[in-house]
Order: sequence, then structure tokens, then C-alpha cells
Amino acid sequence: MDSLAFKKHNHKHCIENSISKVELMCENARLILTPVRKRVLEILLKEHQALGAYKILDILREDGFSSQPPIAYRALDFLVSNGFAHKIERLNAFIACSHVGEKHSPAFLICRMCEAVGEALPITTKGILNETALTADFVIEEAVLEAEGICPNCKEVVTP
Amino acid sequence: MDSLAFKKHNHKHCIENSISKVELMCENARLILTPVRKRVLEILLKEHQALGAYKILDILREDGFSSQPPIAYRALDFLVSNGFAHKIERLNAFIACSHVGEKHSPAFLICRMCEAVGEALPITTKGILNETALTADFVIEEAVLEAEGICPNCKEVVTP
DNA sequence: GTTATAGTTGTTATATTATAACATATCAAG
DNA sequence: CTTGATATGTTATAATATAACAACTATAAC
Repeated sequence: MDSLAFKKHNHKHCIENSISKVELMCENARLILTPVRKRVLEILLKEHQALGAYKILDILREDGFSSQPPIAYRALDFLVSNGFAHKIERLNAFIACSHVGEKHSPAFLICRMCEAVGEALPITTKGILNETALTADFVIEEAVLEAEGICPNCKEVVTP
Repeated sequence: MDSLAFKKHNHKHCIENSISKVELMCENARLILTPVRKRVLEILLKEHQALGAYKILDILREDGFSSQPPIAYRALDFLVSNGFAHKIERLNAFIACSHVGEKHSPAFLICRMCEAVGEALPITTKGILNETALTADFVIEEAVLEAEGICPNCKEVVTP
């Protein structure tokens, strides 16, 4: 567990670090981090919180970008399929990846009160099911773990 | 790993077993397994495959039930919230639970070709994140693992 | 037996999330 | 300069899900 959303941390550093990592990876992989894509990444990085496509779209609109759904969904597709962001299926929402460049099966801690999302260390989520998959003769390509509960901040509010 | 979807098994037995377990649990818990609810459970049990709410609705319509969305969603809510079915978030679809009555954090093997879904043994998915959660001071209430890949049947088709 | 009451179902309308399809623009390679 | 690949703009629509309220049903309290 490292920069886990719920702990106090230098978030500005956290953002800058992510962006420069992504920029570097894009250069190396000949991917184009266009203005919209970069902006969406920034939006996702702003808080460790899941954001729906339409909320992102609202922010893009304020920024003067076109605001039709495909604009957001395409940028999100780019970010997700290149591992720079993840989709939280439970919330139909997206967050920036906290472990850019590190190969990992993501695992999320999702607060059901504030929708903050922490990404756990790149544990081998896949490995957990490995035996199961072998027995079943099933080839796992991707595995995602989503855990829902209460984050430390919201817990304080409920039971101070 | 037991009655895993992908293995040949006596599916009729599998269905009957699930239904009678659910009936028993409903009696004990004073829950009412109304005709629609039972029918939706049967529909979900028919194959080890995820079904969207609107597909279920189509089947209900053929059966003479009312076919407005809330009919299906309510029955599904009932089944899911009582642990008789699960929602596969990745697919926005539902399957019957393979481990009715056994407390478990579900883990699914989802075939991306045929949408068959196998539910892994009630492993302690939660436990995997336990350490992580403790460190983060996060209280996990529910955890779901969704793994996508290729099931044995579809693998045969691709590489015979 | 009537009357609350809690739970379920029926129905209409609408919200939310996501994609298809096609036009236009940009830019690098040949 | 033209071709091809990639990205963006735009319109329309598909797919998924819920809100809100009315009507019905069983049962438990009186």
C-alpha cells in the first residue's frame, strides 16, 4: 500500500508524477496525449475519486472543449486501454491509475459514502484465482477486484 | 471449485438444488418467493450465463408477466440483495448464485466470447485485501472479483 | 370482521450511461 | 500532393436503470 487515496499525502506531487509518467510512456509507445486526453487525465487525477463520464464532460465543457458524450468516452477509452486509468464498474465511473507503468491486476477500495477510491498495491489479483482457473481450464486475461466499504475519513464522521 | 459452469455436470440437478435451497431459505427468513421472483431465478439458472435485465424481461413477457423494466429490476434486486443471484458489473448482467447459503465474497470467471460465467469456490476474496484494508484503515463490507478470459469451450473453438 | 399496515406489483415517465455512424481535420509517409 | 492513419466534431439513438405513484394482497391488530 502506498499513495493510498485515504492517507494524507502530497497530492500535487502525486498528480505531477502521474502526468509525467504518462507523458513518458506515450512518447515511448508512440501514443498521442492530445489536449482532451491530457485534460481528462488531469480531471481524474484531481481527487482520488471516481468520476462518471458525464461529470467529466461537464468539466470539459467549462474548459471550452466540445461536450458531446463521445468526446469524453473516447478520451477515457484511450486512458483505460493504455492503462492510465481504470473503470470502476460498480460505479460506472473512472479513476486515474495509481500505478502507471507497473503491470498489475488492479484492486480497489471504494468508499460507499464519498466514492473515494483507493487502488491497492499491484498484488497479483490474478494469482488468487490461478488455481481455480487451472482447474477449470479457464484462461484469465484480466482480473479486477472491487471492494466496497467505508473509508477512514467517512468512518470518523459516522463514529467520531 | 465445484459445479463450475464450464465442466459438464448434471445441470437439471443443479437447477433443482438451487431452487429448493432458495425456497428453504426464503421460508426461514420470511421472504416471499413470488411467482415473478421464482421465474427470474429459473431464467437465470437455465444456463451458467449472464443475462441482462432486458433479456430477462423479454422472457417474462413471453411467459405472460408484465414486461416493464421495474418488474425485472425488482425481482433482480430481491434475488441479489438476498444472495440468490449476483450482478456481473462488467457485463451489466446477472447470474444465479452457485453457492446459495454459503457466506462468500464471490469471484467470477467470465468468458469474453460466450459470456458464460463460472463462480469460483467461496474463497475469502475479502481476506486478500485484508492487510491492505487494515493498513489503509478501510472497512471492507463487500468484495467482488471479476476475471475475464476464455472458457474451455471457446478455447477449443479457437485452437482445436 | 373490519381496519391498519407492510409488502408486492402495475404503469407511466424519465434519468443515466454508452455507442453507432458519418463528416471533418490533422499530420506524417510515400 | 496525395494517401492513409489517427483524432475530433456532430447528430442521433441504443442500452441500462430508477422515480413516482396507483392498485392490489395478505396478514396482523383491534
